[in-house]
Amino acid sequence: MNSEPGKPDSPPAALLLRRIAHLDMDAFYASVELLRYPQLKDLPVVIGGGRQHIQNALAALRAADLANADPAEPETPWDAQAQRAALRRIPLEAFARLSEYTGRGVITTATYAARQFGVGSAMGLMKAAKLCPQAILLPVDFEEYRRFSRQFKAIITEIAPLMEDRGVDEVYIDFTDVPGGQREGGRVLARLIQKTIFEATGLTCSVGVAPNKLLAKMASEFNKPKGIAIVHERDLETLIWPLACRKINGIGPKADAKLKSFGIETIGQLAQRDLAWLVQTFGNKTGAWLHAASHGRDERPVVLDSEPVSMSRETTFERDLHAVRDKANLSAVFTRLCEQVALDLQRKGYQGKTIGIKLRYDDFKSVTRDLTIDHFTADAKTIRHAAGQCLKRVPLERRLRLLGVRVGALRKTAEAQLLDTNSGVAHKKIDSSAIHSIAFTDQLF
DNA sequence: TCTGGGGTCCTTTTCCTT
DNA sequence: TCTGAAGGAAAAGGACCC
Repeated sequence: MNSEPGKPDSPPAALLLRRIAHLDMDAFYASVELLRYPQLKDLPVVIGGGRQHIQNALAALRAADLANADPAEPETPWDAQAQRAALRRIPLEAFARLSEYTGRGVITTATYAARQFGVGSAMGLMKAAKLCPQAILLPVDFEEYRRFSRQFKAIITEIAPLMEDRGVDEVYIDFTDVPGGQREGGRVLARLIQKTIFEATGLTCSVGVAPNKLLAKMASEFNKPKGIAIVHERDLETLIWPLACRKINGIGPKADAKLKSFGIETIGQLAQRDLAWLVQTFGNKTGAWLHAASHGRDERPVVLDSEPVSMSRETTFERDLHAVRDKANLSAVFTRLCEQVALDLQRKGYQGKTIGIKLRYDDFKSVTRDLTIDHFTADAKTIRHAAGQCLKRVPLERRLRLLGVRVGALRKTAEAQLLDTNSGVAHKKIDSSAIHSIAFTDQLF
């Protein structure tokens, strides 16, 4: 954490302020799609829907004979790999207007033009179709988003190596010891990162820099898109306290409703409550956390690499299935989910010993069951057997809309550990040439 | 009315052992 | 064998996030 004593260009440790950045890509999925289909700019576009949508598009394509020589084999069950390859060849015109779409699904994201009609993330596609029937519906292409994700993260670690991965479109970065990371409170380094990412990918992002992750996360939202916001401890009362409690990462709809029931709407109002009352009302852990968060305190470190705790696969059916009447169908899906989880584990070099299932009924209520077996496994048959045991402990009168399989209590396989020790350290080394370029970045923007 | 998929973390409940 | 307390692990549920 502290700068090395012998280094000539590091200021004395006492002068270094903790500077944590939160970087958030602007409208990530939609921006990636617009790179692929620039003609969609300014049109209402909705991204969402799943396999049904791609299958519809492929069917339409075949019907119109627009497909290339080797259309995806229509008879195979859903094969994500093949379908995605086919997806690349689908001309835009083949994708349905939202109004033509039939099937389940939610909107993952929508372009600004579509949002003007009132559609937005997490809305059901059927409802969105009523609000904006002319919107173009693109299927989600996670493979492609992950490709861009890897690219922009590689750029960041070249410049500032202490990066915490927080999912496909955001990261935390520790600026504290990066040369230049203290200049203008972090603004200079943030600008360099924004510029480098834009030049390499064509994508824009927003950055917040603050003394800790909690405040940095809030700051990155201040000037979206393409924004930079710098927050210091002294800004707490003016910049943070007027915000709604919901802006704190970790306060969701439930906690917010409970706070509101006590008349607490803003972070400032939350900060007025004393610790004892919060602990008594929200419990030990949550109470203490709420108190600290409202005062802008957060000591969590930037975590460079973390081990997964569980891996799972789940699927929502096209229509609700009945345990008895659709037994064959359900059983096939169940087995496939187990095989997929097993493959995921094997591919990533993990084994687990807690195997669980998740069911969602037609009334949207969910139940889970799990079972810890006496050895670690990544074997599909073993997982299927244990998951089958779990299934016996669950009521099956109602129709099911979702089925999932999860493996937890993970550990790395011996082979994967070996690979780690042989190749792990190199990528974390600081590339000093990249860092020294920071000295010349003042006039970049 | 409709509500995906893949995760993490926390709390409460249940079960087992001493 | 029962009864009760206590503690820990496993199981279940739920909130939250991207």
